[in-house]
Amino acid sequence: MSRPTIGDVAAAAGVTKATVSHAYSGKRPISAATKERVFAAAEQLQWVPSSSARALATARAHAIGIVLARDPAILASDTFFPAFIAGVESVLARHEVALVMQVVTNRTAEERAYRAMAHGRADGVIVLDLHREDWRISFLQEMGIPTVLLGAYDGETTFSRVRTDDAGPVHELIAHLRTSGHERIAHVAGPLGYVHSFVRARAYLDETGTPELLREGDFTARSGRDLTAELLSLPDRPTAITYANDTMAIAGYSYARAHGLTVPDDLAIAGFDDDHLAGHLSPALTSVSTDPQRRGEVAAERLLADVAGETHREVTIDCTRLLLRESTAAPAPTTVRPLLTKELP
Amino acid sequence: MSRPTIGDVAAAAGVTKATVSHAYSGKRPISAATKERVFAAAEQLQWVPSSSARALATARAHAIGIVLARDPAILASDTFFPAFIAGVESVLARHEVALVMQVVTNRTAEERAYRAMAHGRADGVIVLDLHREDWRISFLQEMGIPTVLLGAYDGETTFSRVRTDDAGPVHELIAHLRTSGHERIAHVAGPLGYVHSFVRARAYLDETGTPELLREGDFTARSGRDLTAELLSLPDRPTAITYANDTMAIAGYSYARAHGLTVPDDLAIAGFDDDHLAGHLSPALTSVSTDPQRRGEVAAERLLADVAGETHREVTIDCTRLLLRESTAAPAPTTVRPLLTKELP
DNA sequence: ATGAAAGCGCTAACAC
DNA sequence: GTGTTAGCGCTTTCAT
Repeated sequence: MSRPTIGDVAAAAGVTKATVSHAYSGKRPISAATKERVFAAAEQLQWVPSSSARALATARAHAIGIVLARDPAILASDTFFPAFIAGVESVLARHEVALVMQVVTNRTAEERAYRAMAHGRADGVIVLDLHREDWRISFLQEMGIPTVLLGAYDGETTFSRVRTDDAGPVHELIAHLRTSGHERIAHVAGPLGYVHSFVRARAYLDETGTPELLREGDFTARSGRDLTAELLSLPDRPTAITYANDTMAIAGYSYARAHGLTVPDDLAIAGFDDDHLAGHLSPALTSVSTDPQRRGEVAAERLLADVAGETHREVTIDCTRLLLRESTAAPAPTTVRPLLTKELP
Repeated sequence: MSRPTIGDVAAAAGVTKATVSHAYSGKRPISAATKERVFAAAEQLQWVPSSSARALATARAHAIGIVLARDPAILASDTFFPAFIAGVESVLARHEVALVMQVVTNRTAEERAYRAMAHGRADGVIVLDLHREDWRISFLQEMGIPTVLLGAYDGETTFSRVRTDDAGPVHELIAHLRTSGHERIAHVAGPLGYVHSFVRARAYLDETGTPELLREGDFTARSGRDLTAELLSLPDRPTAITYANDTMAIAGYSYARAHGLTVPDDLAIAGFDDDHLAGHLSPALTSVSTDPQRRGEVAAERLLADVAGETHREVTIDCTRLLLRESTAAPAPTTVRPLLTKELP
């Protein structure tokens, strides 16, 4: 009743284990006839090679890893993550490579997890949520495991990098707000230790030059609300607030409305990430789409190439786009209400 | 430069491999002194046991698997998934068990994936998106791998099941709509082959008795929109539409508004899943919260117990709750607008 | 309390 | 074109 092994298949086909192995790998010529017999035997026994045995023998896990150092509760409301994973998987699926995930909550566990990845669990890793000073980079380098860094990391490294232009849309957005007459534009950033938060905040500062209107949040709705409250209570309050993600933007938006402000007339609001419902809020939320799925695909492809021995490279993908919607519309014109029509197509 | 093995540690500590192994597993008494030496040596060499070697020797992968048969594009906008994974991971992390995921797009690949899981990749699997007639159940049973089924599967099985009450909130919702004066209440279901879609549709039918107002969608925004259009073009159109998820509800909601209907006055709308932005739409969307994170935790705990040899069990968690919001408010009363107050706390 | 040695199921030289 | 034989790095009898 125990699972069939390569030996069983070999016996059933009247050959040796090596032949079975090679019939599948193609690493040496096998006559069509025996190949036939081998496949038939395997099919009949429903044999599937043991991944651990194969991994041990080849020193290849046929899996790649992602270690997430996040509070599960935060992961739960993250809009980036599932789309990114979907992108990664769509590539891995084609190569019969699995994805091993591990969520950790402290540094010790994180090191252990990466070590485990490097020691047989995975052939390579994708590193997310880069910090400006990120210990993982030298750590992984020392460990010698193929790695792809996702984000605008500028430190020294020989790892492959997949970057996107997060600053461009921010510049564009601020310029747009200025044109619409806004003079006091605030920004609620994500944790500034993160490269992606930092890049967005940096772009904001470069464009506005108003550090006094910058606040550091943590991507949660709560921080979005609290920092919005703080900004709105300033003597000379901002007329527009940009946020580093949609969740904080929506929380700020709700807070403002609950306190009698109209969006966008009294306060313009913009998010980042283009959550799938952002366009359905009313007024619809201006945001920046970031195509996480595509980033997942590119990162996975890059990593598989690195694992296969290609030389590391830096890839920049053009996938961020400012989506101007009602929440940052110019104040003046009144909203157009569609007619009540009973004629539905 | 190659990674240290248990042999290196043993040599460094002046003992044999067996001793190192037992020092960690505790499966036989080791003197405090040698234990000390072993740990020191391991620490110094930064040794981490090879998971593939261990897996091969113990026939335990120290990982559990999830195979998703979904189009990556659909996964990308799924609100259930990240929270569920977060819940699963929060449990696995405590047990140093990894999660292996595989997304497949056809039956053959799906079988292969499950076989690979059963043949060394994973010690157990969690099965999602159950169908009313689900081939995977007998398949996995034959394969003999510990399995936890998530959902209200009623067929025969000896596997553990984790269920929730999805029907209750639907009954409650319909009753509420009736009380509010609605007589023609429609339902846009998910694919009826899925147990969870079916349960919701069944509850709808039991409560309303109007199969002519039931439509089968596929959980995407597009189908939500198209089926809403269809329902609204009926000679005697519904005054309320309930949807099997929030994405379809929002799409329907947008469609209705774009065609001049006011929500909830002209059309009441309710979703399911309580997407994290649902409460922030305006009007806020009535929905049913399902606590996917908790379901993930319970499923993972159950699976680890099964893997450890406990007898299979059925667990029912009470985690669905109807959240009545503005989109199903009784038509009559006018919306209360908060005063414009410049006093912000 | 510790050593020695035999596998786990596969791959990869090395033979012929 | 195919068989033989060592390992891969660990766990686990069986000895002592």
